[in-house]
Amino acid sequence: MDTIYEEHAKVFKAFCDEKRLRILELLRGGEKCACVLLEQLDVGQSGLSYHMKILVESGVVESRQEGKWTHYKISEKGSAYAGSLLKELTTPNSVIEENNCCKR
Amino acid sequence: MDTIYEEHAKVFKAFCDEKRLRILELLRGGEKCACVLLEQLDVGQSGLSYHMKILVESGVVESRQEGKWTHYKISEKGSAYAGSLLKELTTPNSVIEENNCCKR
DNA sequence: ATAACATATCAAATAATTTTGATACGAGGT
DNA sequence: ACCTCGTATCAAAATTATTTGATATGTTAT
Repeated sequence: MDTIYEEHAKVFKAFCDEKRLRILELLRGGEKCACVLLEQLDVGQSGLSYHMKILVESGVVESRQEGKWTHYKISEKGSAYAGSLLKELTTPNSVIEENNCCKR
Repeated sequence: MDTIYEEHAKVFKAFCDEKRLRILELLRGGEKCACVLLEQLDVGQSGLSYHMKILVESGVVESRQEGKWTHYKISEKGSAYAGSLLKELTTPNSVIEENNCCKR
């Protein structure tokens, strides 16, 4: 389908997977580096990297490089955007349409 | 993994798929019956049914039977729940944890 | 009761996502 | 420069989600 839907879907991919929800839960406790996440979760190193990429691409998580370590934290801005997008996607349009169907 | 994560993931599945985002967009214009959705979307009848089930199970959409027709609309309550859940999942915990890692 | 219709469910095929292991890349230390 | 360590990327395998077509279920009309 079209590209705006893909863009929007990408944001919510962050919340669609159990592993990623678990990661977000850990990040709610503050910034963490990958090695810490790795030891708390039941994932391999490349698996973690895969999920972190999806989280960062959703905008909900941001990463920071420090030497050889990568630190991750929840992005306030990204989360706020996800929240407002969700609201937008579920709020009625101003236009009142006629449901011209299913006359019995 | 555990079951609370599954529950939460299920809510956001509604927003993770392009077709479902398209359906939600149509529903923003007001309640629609399946036949109307069917003619506006590029999906088969069983495909629509599949997506509607996921939407209803997420709580974001509610359905109403009227004779042989099924009508769908965005659930205010379900949407509000999704919104508050999103906020919860991205809000820092009260506990300030020590990031005891990566000392150089 | 039978027929026509709207939607749901099922099973199989297809496509997308996730996991896994191997390898590559970049940073720091020696 | 070389080695080690942390993370990213790749490709293949495994798993899960989606699509498709056939059939089932329930409702209304005849």
